[in-house]
Amino acid sequence: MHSSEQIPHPVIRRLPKYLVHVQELREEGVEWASSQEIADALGLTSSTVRQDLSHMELRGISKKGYETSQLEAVLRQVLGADIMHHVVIIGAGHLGRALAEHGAFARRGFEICGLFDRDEDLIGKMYGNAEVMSIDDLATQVGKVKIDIGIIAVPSSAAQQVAEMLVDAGVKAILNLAYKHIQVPSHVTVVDARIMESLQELAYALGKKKEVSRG
Amino acid sequence: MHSSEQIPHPVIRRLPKYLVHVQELREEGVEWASSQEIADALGLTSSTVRQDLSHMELRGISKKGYETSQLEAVLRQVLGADIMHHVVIIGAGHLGRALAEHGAFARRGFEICGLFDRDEDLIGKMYGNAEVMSIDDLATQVGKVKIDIGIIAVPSSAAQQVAEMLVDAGVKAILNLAYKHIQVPSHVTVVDARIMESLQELAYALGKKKEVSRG
DNA sequence: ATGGTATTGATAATTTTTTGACAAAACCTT
DNA sequence: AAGGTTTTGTCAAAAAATTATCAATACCAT
Repeated sequence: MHSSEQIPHPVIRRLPKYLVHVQELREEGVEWASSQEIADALGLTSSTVRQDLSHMELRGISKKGYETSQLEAVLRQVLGADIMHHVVIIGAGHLGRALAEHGAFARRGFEICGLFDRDEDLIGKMYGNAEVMSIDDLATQVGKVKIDIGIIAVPSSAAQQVAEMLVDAGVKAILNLAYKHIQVPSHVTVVDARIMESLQELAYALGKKKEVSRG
Repeated sequence: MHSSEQIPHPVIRRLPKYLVHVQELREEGVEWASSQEIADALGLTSSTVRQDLSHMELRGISKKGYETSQLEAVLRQVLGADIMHHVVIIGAGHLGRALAEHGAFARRGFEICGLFDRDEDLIGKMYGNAEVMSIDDLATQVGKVKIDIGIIAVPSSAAQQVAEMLVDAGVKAILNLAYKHIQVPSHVTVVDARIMESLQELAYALGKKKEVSRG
């Protein structure tokens, strides 16, 4: 049941939420957290929480729950939050710049190793600790340092092309912020994080609310 | 089966993806799209696509598929992409500013009506079409224009407090970008869009890949 | 020490989501 | 105009995810 078993995708998406909450509890000096406490805090059921945590290398204790420091450590380990990941950002527009300047990544194990753009006027400018480089130099830069993750922060019309450049450069994990689905070989993992889609989901919910209140 | 029926959540999350793709096809002059074509483009099965589209007010035609212009119109209507939504952004840090300056929102039906921050030094500055206002003025500003959506772009430590301010101001839909779960009354819809969580998901995938390649 | 009790871990049941299968529809070619 | 063929819409099956249940555990108060 433990370790090299395949953890279901919905569980993996919840693990970061557990980590944030447990970390907070631990920092507040809380030593134990029950599945019920965690469930209430995150809007889940205690059953789901126990089910999820059963995939981890960890035992809870009856009447007390899970030890926060241990749970945090296990979650960090499973999520690879203890090792530093090397990240490049493609696209030095508003969003790419905001990410480069956002300090929280380094603290959580993601080091921005490069910021690339096509626009000659941007090349050489500094954002955060990153200097904008030409997209043409992507391959050589990626060759210098082993890059784990590429973030696509370009307009949707260029997303597929950038994805292919990243794949060609050997990047195995891509975070796609562009409002477009990208096609990659099966050995590359893509996670989408699109603010526009989330807004559209909210817009749908708003429409439904109106419908219900009318009907 | 149609109209006021409840559309499953996984379907709703896919609708924006359909919309982007179909819009692109239509702009390219493609008049018909089969479920198989759409599935291939988005990494789904044709069965899923047909099942999903069966929730819409639309019929495909045997041997041709779905008419792109009609499909686009129906998706836009369901997602409320045709009506303008009023949005406020709380937090004028890197991310909040990037969103305010990002031109694509207005084009897709989301008008940024306010950008708020606690920092006195930022108040009065312009980003995009939005002037930074004091968070203390949120309630009065929201009173002037009906605000549909609030975007939380503050540090996680302030997220819950901001969520409550938005709820008190009468906002019914919240996009939470902070790396923290927020608690709101049940009549308020929250959608999370956290880049950090997506990165952690990728980090997990990278770890798994290493394990497999070793084992 | 002992008993009552809260909480886990595991299993089972339920619900939800995805996929498969195929008759019906309607297009296109001849 | 007729037949072959592709693709839909629907229903059924399978797979996946969530929730409920409960015996076992071990804490804590007396």
